[in-house]
Amino acid sequence: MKRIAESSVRRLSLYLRYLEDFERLGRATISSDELAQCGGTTSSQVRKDLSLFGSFGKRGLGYAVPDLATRLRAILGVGREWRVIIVGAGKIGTALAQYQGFRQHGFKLVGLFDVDPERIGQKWAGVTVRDMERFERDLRRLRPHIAVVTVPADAAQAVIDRVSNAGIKAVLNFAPAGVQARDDVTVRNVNMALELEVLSYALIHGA
Amino acid sequence: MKRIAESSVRRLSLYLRYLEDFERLGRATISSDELAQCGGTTSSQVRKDLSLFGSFGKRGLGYAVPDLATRLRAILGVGREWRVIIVGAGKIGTALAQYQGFRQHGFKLVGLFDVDPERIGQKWAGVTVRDMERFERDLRRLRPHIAVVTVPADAAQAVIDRVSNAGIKAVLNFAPAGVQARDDVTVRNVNMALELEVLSYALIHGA
DNA sequence: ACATGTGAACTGCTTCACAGCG
DNA sequence: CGCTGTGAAGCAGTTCACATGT
Repeated sequence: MKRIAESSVRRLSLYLRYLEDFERLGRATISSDELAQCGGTTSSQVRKDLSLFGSFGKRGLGYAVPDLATRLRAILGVGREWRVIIVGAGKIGTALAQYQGFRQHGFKLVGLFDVDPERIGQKWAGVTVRDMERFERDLRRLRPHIAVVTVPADAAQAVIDRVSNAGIKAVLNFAPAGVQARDDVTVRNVNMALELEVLSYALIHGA
Repeated sequence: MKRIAESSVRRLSLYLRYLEDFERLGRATISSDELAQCGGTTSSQVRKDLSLFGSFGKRGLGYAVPDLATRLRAILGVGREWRVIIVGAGKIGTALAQYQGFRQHGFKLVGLFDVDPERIGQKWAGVTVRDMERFERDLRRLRPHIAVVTVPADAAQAVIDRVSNAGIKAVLNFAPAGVQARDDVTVRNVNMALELEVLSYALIHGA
């Protein structure tokens, strides 16, 4: 399959969120124009994004809501059960562990790790914090697909290395550090400080 | 000044992070090539990004580390004291309130708001949770520059509206909902569920 | 000799416009 | 007629290559 732009994938994910709202409301069809307005884009963009994966609509009518939702779920892999571990049981790690939207979208927390003896043994969202000492061994049993990294910046690279070496192919990194990883590992960075600086820039230089 | 791409601003923010590391180590100069390797980009890209704002380097030598850091801080507005409020004192809101990197980069938490009587009056990072009833009134005194929104998805749009009407021009939205705002208000969305779906897509379709 | 700064070429995402089909 | 699907055009961001300055 041809390479898809990340921006398209992000939009597909957004479309799906809206489709699920419409699905709940029992709406039968939706036009590219309506989807565009929800997602803050254009109808051309919506049609282009969808056409990358096939022809899902009916000309003159629009898209069947439940059908399109099903197809998007298949494309994005939503609904499969992905096993997720969180490394770093501090403020953010434990907040994420308890985040509801997590499980709702098919992401199942199967492990929580930390190095701090105070934190090891604590339970969050039904999962016990394990010692990083036993990381590799525990991972062989947990077989996670995704690692969420919420450790301090200076520990992030080492954790990403251990995670990659353990065979995990997808990482969501919350540590405010630019990390390197083998290119068979997809790393996404969420960086509060960086987002705030973009806002700071916007405030100074005008929206 | 000419319009700058958001991707450039994000990279500038990253460069600054690395420069501050080098500054701490007492390093005098750095080349575009070294900065590029830190940030996972190319030396051309680094030079282009910096040249958007002026000529900061010396040919044959590179960039003076403290000087470049100072200039980037000025460009990004880092070091100014930005007053920040957090709306929504749930798990994520309170975790963010206690996040250290926050204040370290010149972002000062001046208010915390919620609707839940259980949460109102609690103190986090030295700031008391206030009632949303008194939101507009309190804001006139707090005069925040930035609002961080950590409320449930279904409350997000209403909060963004109140925030915008109160004259705040920058919003960091953690609610998993595509929100609309007047175009004099900069909104940045941080969406866990969306990031996980991008990872899910990558896992299925290959890095 | 070395590394910046920048016009020019290139790549790729977005928008346009319309043919095609229900 | 309405709305999709898509090639073509337009535009923005990235990379290239080299003249320029130290």
